[in-house]
Order: sequence, then C-alpha cells, then structure tokens
Amino acid sequence: MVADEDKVFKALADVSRRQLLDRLRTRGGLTLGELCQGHDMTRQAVAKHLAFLEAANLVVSVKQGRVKLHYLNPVPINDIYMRWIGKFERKQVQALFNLKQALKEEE
Amino acid sequence: MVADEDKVFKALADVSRRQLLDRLRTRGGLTLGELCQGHDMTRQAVAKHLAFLEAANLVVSVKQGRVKLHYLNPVPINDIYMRWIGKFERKQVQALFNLKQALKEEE
DNA sequence: TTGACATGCAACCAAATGGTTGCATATTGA
DNA sequence: TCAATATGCAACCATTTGGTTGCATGTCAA
Repeated sequence: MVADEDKVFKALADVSRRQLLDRLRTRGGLTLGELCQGHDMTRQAVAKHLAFLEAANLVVSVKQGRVKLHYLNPVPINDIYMRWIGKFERKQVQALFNLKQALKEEE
Repeated sequence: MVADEDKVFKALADVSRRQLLDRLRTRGGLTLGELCQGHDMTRQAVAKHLAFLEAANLVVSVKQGRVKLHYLNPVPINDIYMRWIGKFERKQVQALFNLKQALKEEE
C-alpha cells in the first residue's frame, strides 16, 4: 500500500495521463481505441500510459473479448488529499475553493 | 492558474519533495539548513527541490536576514482533490478511507 | 573589518521518462 | 477459414530529471 504511493504520484505527473483520467471520469468503460481518439500520439503510447495508470491503481480494467474496458478508481486520489490536508484545514480550504468558484462564475 | 497545474503534479512526483512537504506540514517555518537534516543528499539538491515546490506554489517562503523560512500551502492539493472526486463520490470515498483507518487501528 | 555561516547559481553527468517503429497475438464476423 | 480489428510486447532514441561539484553572494557577530 505504501510502496504503491510513488506509482500514484508518478502516474499523475504526466499531462496525457491526467487527460485520460479526466475522460474516464466523465465516462467510464472506454476501450483503448476510444481513448486514443483525440490524443495525437500512437496507440502504443496511449497503451503505455494506461498500463502506468493501472499499475498505480488509478484505473481498473476488464477484458471483454478483444476489447479492454477502462474505469477510473478515485480511492488513491482521496488518500493524497487526506495526507496533507488535516481535519481543520479541510473546511477552510474547501470554503476557499468554493469562494474562488463563486467569484469565477460572477465574471 | 491552469498553467501551473503541471508544476504541482511534477512537484509531487518526487519522493524527496513529498517528504519535505510532510516535514513542513508537521512544523512550518523551517530553514533550508534545517530541512537538509535527515536527507542524505547535498544542500544544493534540497535547495533545488524547494525551488521546485515554490514554483508550484506548494511552499511559500519568507527571507529573514540570512535565513529563509519555508511554509506549506495546502491550496493546490485541495484543487487536485476537487478535480477528480465529484460531490457524490466524496462522501463514499471518505467513508471508505475512515473504514480502512478503523480496521488498521484494530490490528 | 573579517571570518563564519546560510543561501544562490551554474555546469556537468547518469538514469529515468515519453515517445517512436516494428512485429506478434488474439478475437470477431463474413 | 481468413481477413480485419483490438490489443500486447520489445527495441530504440531524444529529452527531462535528480543528483553532484565548485564557486559566488550576502548577512551576522566578534
């Protein structure tokens, strides 16, 4: 569990991988082929990124016939959050976040 | 704000930098010299890491005379959290986290 | 003023990273 | 069966990264 921590952070460090997570957050169960669309890199590169994300447990996958369906797993993200934001900070920081959001929407 | 996002994730990707954040979380206002203690690398390497963290806005610093005091800034971490964990997942995932903690403490 | 202490800056190097190309394997449908 | 489709695996390469050494700058105290 602790040994995997580094994998999670390394996985999140790349912009392409974060974009893949974003897409899986809005819609789960996408195949490798589908995830390739909209990324200007080779299929092999995307597959590498997905393998990275799976190794970090940020993505889980199910093989169905010749396709592989991918899903986002939010648990490791929550663990990061808990690590550096204490119980007291949590409310303050979330309030600040909501304030910033509100200001953004006013513009 | 969006342009800095990559810096935050890259900054968190290194184990030494995360350890520095951990130390600043338990006690703020440490100098470069103090932060060097307990890390088996040169002062220059630690300074590089701190510069990295400052560039990502995860650490803020104040210069006082010949020393420089460092503090943790929790805001960027909160932003990561908000990005991938929706309102609904939030309660479930935190409940799961608390359950895991409780099980750990029982052992 | 001057030496000691705390930090800043730059060049350099080995290893990891992100991407490519090429080929192999496995499943589906006609 | 056999061609098309979806994915897997491996070798290779340019760039980034994390660390080093060496030297410069700035501040405190005697």
